[in-house]
Amino acid sequence: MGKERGQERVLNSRPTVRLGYEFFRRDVLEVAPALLGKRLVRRYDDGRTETFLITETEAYRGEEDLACHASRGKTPRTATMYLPGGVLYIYLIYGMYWMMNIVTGKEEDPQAVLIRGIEGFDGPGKLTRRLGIDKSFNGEDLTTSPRIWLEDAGLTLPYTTTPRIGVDYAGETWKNMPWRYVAYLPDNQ
DNA sequence: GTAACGATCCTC
DNA sequence: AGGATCGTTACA
Repeated sequence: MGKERGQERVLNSRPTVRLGYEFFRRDVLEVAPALLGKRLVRRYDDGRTETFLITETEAYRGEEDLACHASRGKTPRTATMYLPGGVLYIYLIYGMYWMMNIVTGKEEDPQAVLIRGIEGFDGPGKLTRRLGIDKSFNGEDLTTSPRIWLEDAGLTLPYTTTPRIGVDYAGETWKNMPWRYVAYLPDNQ
């Protein structure tokens, strides 16, 4: 059994260490930048597997954060954000686009990281369409799911921060928080 | 029940 | 600059 796993590792010529709960159950302001350069793995029903490096993230932090959906408390939609870190929070925006977020922190502390960009697919709505992510992934556990997970790629990418996109409604304080993280990628992508 | 509103994207 | 498009939320 251990032998088989070792052989698979050689064939894939890359390590296959899935990120566990300890990675996700930290403050969102630690996890959001740490996600840059991590490998997002998507395994489809037909067995095909694709991987992409995460290139852009955005942090949403608790009920006090007026840009965070949880600022209006726990509702049927936001309940997922109150789960312990390590699951996906998926919601529909503008009636057309699924947003993929990774829940972080401890149970009952609503935090999440919006995945805004992966290699070759900038834009949170475009990448979920590319990956076939929809409502059925809401609450999906990244540490056990057979169809989506994260791996450490052994990379630490440099990055810059900016205010978050599209949250002008949140008021001066919260709309200006520099909680968007954009990685600088090597030239040859 | 009813209405207003998006953590977006594409086309004009 | 404006429209697509519909689930979620707040309020009557």
